[in-house]
Amino acid sequence: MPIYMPMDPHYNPAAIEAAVQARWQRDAAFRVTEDPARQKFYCLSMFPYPSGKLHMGHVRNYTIGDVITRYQRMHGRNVLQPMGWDAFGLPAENAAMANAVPPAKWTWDNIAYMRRQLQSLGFALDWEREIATCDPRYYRWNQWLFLRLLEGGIVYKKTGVVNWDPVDKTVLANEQVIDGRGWRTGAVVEKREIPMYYMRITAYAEELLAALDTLPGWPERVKVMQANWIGRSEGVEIGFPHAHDDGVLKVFTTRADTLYGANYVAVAAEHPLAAQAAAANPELAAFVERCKQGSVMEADIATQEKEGKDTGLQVIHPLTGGKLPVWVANYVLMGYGEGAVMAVPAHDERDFEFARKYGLPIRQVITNAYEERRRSGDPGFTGTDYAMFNFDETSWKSWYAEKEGKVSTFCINSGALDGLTHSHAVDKVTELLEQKGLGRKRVRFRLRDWGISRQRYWGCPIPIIHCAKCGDVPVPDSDLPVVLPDHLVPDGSGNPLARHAEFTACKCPQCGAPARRETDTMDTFVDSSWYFLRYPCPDQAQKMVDGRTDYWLPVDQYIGGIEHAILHLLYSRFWTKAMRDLGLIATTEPFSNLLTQGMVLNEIFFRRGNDGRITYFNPADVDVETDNRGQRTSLRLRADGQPVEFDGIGTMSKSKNNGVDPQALVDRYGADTARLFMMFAAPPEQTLEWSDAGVEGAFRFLKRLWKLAADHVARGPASALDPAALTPAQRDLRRKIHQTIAKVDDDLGRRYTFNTAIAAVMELTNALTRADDTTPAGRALMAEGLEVSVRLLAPIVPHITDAIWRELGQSLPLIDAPWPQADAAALARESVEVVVQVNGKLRGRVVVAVDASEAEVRAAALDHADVRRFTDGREIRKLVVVPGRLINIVVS
RNA sequence: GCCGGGAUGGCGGAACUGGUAGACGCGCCGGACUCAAAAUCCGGUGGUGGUGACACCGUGUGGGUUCGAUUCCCUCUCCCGGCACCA
Repeated sequence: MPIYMPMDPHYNPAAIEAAVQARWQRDAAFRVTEDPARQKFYCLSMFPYPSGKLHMGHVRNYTIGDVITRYQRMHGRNVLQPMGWDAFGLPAENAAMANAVPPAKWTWDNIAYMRRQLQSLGFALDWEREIATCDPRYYRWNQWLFLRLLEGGIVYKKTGVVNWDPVDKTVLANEQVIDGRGWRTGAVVEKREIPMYYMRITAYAEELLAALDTLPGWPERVKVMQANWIGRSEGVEIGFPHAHDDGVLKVFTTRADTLYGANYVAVAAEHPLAAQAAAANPELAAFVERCKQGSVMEADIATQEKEGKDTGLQVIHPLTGGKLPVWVANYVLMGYGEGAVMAVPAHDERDFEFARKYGLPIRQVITNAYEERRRSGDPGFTGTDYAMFNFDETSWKSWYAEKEGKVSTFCINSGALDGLTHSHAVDKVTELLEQKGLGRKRVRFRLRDWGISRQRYWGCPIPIIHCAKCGDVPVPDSDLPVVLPDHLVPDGSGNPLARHAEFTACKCPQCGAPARRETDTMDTFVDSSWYFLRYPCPDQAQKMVDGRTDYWLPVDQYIGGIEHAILHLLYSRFWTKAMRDLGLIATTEPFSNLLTQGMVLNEIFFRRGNDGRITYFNPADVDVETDNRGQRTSLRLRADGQPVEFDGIGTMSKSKNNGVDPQALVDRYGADTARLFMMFAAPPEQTLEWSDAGVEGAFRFLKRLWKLAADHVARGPASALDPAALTPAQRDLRRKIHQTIAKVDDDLGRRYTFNTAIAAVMELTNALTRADDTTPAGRALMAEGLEVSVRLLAPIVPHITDAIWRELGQSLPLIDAPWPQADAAALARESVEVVVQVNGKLRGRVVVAVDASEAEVRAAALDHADVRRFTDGREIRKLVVVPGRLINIVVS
């Protein structure tokens, strides 16, 4: 039965959306169960952090997922689309400090609000599978798996470097370090080493890299980023014996062929040799201390001025026997490799810069054919070659670091290596080193093990008990979960858990003596590394996962922001493989197809307070004045009229306070307009600068669609369509209908270009409106056109299309209506337009029969009056014919 | 700094495999309806020149390949994402 009777001529989104959503609710339309008889489709969007309100990035992400979900469902698949909450994390602690509210209450309140927002947008989510990572029923399995991985040696303990705020005496996240200082105290941050738990992701490095080739459904750019991140490199580990004792300094290099050019070695400030030398050298000790200041972020370290200091210690070159100085350098990282590098200034750009700065010798050991020809006085040598390929100690040229690329390079000044090219020289030098026991080939990865300990309250407790006698003792499975007390309020000075005796006080599970519970919690990436395995079985109280996980996995389509291209996706792939190796799941790669959504950006405004602290203001609260040339003249906060500063544009986020709440849009125009506008604005993978210009246009289109349907319905039922009895104009219109089906099916199902799908349906409805044909055949065409348009748009704007669908007299719910099929007969055409170019410039068009011969098409093109103006009197040198599309006449 | 991506009218974007640059929409201009406004409908809209037919120019910069380049190659500029404790 229609909801509205008769059909209201005015589009009323509030009433339509409420009614349609109520019916979905009543029918439990989004509930899914395992059904071996149908093809399953697991459509997953990355779950949100419950920051308070949805922002436009969420609307974009979840609309994309919902469009794909509904499209697949209309194609007959059994589709699972779940939702949950990435509910642990730093913002809850910040909010707690600001408002004196426990993170738990803040988080659960946010979840309740955002759940309502998601429901109001009409997403086809199975809410019975909702999970929140801060729920002990979820995170107990983090703890359980942590213990299994600990048993298997995948989890282990070692020290790691963190940002330390010496005033608040607390560990800071990278985000909380601004220009090397603590965000709250302004104190210069120090690096500090503390014990932490690590996951041995490097044990899976080879597989994580190789398996990228098994993922054709992933964007190339993501696979390239992951491959570079894992960073497999084949090289040689070389030992440099200490000159002062019988120790050996190990370095790893991919350029062992340049070993004869090594004239110093550089070690990290944290390296034992640095500490040893600093003990007797106060100046060096001061430098080492200075290196330990500042943040641990790679971007900071990589951009800082390269500095170093001679330790006075020396090592012995393994082949020449010469002595090389040992320097401490701030660009060498202790956490990477051995914390030491051999420096070859002539053939490494960073070493070159360092050597120039400190006056260290630069010894060329690689040359190329051009340079050698010059040296040998070859008369064929030219000045240009000289300029490009002559080695010059005063400035860097890219060929110095060439291996086997554009310029053919080989060794010189290198004893037995002379004349050898890169790979041969590496083989030879390895052989020589092996004879002395000072070298061997090794494969090394840039990827580092995953430190999961966080000195924070609002996270999943690490299930370990520290006993004075027994050491670090795992919490027995029977005592899981270790429940996080949910009433504490952090104050910025360390982890409140550590001061909460009720939590820390416990008995050693092994000896029963009083012991202390571990107070570090897990990295929130742990929570998000397996949530997609839990949606299939959220109610499973006995096990982490069950057979339902194997039914639904792998995820057929995963959708999320490009900012997760590396970390989250790599950790999830690792976690999946670790669970596979424990026999818990059958899946080896969790996500078959990946759609990386472009970020939704907005302007960022801030003010720096007297204490140096930065406050961000929402763009909606900032008044912008511009002059008549569009240049900005003033930026002021509306609340106090005082100026604010502009910090560029960036991702909508809680921390930058530049999110746009979709609620105003939904309240004013309805969910369908919000969804349509978001999908129409740009293709999903593209970055999108926020602007609401165009919302009105999306709303107008829905109003026109509604009116088109209402006018049609008001005229009563249309008669059946007889395709054989159509006029040429009606045949053209019918072709347009079926072309649109083919186009939209491709755009929604293969290309994921929702903007062009919408444009195609707009073109169709424009054509239907313009036809204005109330003959019986015309009305039958209108009926077909409307039924097609409504089904093609159903995944994008599910409410209005559902309502129109019913008004058109359909009884099967639109959500389960079959997707329309393009009729080949309707697509057939008799003539085709061919473009005629002269010398590549468009000069005319000719219409020819579809089956016209090439000779006929040529003749028509050459005879075209506008074409002849450019060809008459000239010699036709070439004729390029692209059948059915174009002819290019090349004249002299 | 390193890795990945992007740049097309006043604006968002289209052109899918090298073949009609600017689909669709916004905005703007003109018109209809109206006492008026809103809403709606119709027409126009890359730039320059021309009454016009039309011509020339035009896809961030500079070069290259090609009958033909937004698309492929090289160079540079700017912007965005990531860089291991924001998520």
